[in-house]
Amino acid sequence: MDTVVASPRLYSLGRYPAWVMTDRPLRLRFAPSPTGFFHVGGARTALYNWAIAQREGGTFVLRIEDTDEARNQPEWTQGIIDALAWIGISSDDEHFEGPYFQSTYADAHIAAATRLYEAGAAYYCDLTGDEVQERAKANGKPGYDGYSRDRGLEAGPGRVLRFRVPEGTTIVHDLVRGEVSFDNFNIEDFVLLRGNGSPMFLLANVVDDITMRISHVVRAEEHLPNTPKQQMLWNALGVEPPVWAHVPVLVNEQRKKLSKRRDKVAVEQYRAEGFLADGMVNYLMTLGWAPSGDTEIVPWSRVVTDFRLEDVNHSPAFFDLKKLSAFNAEYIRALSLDAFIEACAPFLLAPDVPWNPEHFNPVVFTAMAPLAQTRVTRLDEVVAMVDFLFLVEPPIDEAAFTKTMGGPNARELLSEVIAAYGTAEWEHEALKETLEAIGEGYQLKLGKAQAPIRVAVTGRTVGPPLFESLVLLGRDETLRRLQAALQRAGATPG
RNA sequence: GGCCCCAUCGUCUAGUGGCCUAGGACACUACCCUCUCAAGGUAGCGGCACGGGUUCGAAUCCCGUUGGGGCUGCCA
Repeated sequence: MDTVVASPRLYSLGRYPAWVMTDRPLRLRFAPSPTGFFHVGGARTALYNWAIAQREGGTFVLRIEDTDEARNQPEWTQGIIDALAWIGISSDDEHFEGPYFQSTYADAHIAAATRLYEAGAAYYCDLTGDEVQERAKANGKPGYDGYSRDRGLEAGPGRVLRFRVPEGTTIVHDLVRGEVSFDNFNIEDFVLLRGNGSPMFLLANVVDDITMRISHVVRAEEHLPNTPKQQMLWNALGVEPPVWAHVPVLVNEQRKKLSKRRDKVAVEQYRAEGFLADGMVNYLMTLGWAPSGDTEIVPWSRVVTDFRLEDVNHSPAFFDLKKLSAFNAEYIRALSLDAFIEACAPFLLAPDVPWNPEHFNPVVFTAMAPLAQTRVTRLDEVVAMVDFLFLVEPPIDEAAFTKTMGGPNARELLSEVIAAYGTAEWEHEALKETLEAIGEGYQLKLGKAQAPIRVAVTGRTVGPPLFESLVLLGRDETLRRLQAALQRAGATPG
């Protein structure tokens, strides 16, 4: 049995009203439904819960809310677990508990509903959805009008069980928003059990939270309107409600809530594109919150010590891919060379790589790695950065070729370089000085002179430093590509 | 429509009545460095939505306006 008491440090700043105090063991939960890829918004909520659980010695409960038969797929459940582990929320950690599956608690949900019915806190209603709407229309007030409140209906096929919302006001105590007050007059008698007897989200969610002894419900703001209903349920079930905390939603450029349909929200996808978990975690934490001090790039250990729900911002936060990328690039650069090389491996050895896998040379890549590390924002970019080293015929960018080879002296310069590189010491300083000298003969600075060589060898105008690249490519291959480019230039009129 | 939430540079934020001439980060611009591109360095651009109060003093407190968002299912 868990006997740990929520650390007073959670409320240590001394400016909190009595209602945030609870002497229940600190137990938080993250309760996603497995209806698709793992959402970045969900990841942030999970991280907020996780940070608190770790600092306060509390428990993070993972509960999979798999009660929507139509939309649930088992593979999404594993996806959630894997994605959580990727961002550091791992079942190996002592603060982690679960996963539990909501579908296995249906009996408890129904039992709770029955208790509510027997206590008179809920009643059955035989109106169909359409009928409810018709009445609402006739009443001029949206929602269910309490038609069956006093009809004394028994349970029966097609009859839903509705909660009898009491008169009065429901005040929700929220750690990020303070007191939020709802007039019960505006809350309809909501459905607990469907016509087929299955429990609804509101009920299942509350019953599970009670069963799992959840002390703090930290979730996205979109649930705030549900909260008075759930709080009434806690009370009706005879349990003191938890401490609530509703964190702002994540929005897109149009300032709409991030949606699976419109926006790129899958954590798995970011991972596949070469975003680092640490960078992702760090960025996600700064959406609605900032660590103290004047840098936002902080290790998770700092997040754990600094993060406070009470400091979370109240307004929606824009999920900015540019800033995420900047964080990611910074985290990539902070990697040790070995770690960087290791992190690149999955991308270099992927099946969709443009070169023949047999031509990939890890030694060559290792030599190129430090030059690539400061030049990529995501790990998957490394492929295009080094492809010319492993491709037999790197594709030539047409525009780049005409631009750099079109100059009056390009072909002459190229042949001179070919001649000189045939005998030059194959070392980057020597290669550089050789080209520099040849360029001078044409009044070209190195910056200009290197362009046609680069395009001839790599197919592009931009890329890693040229002479190091040539060294790695080798004399023979370099010469071969320079020759090919010369021929190609000769074949082009002008 | 109703209920609820929110409002500091373009964006994420610091700020909890005097340390604010409002700080940092991303983005953007310029310059330096430089074999391209990056990285790095320096500088710059840019904000308290508006209107009323309260106060000696307000980005910070109150009210209103405007603007945004969330919810409004026998989905979760």
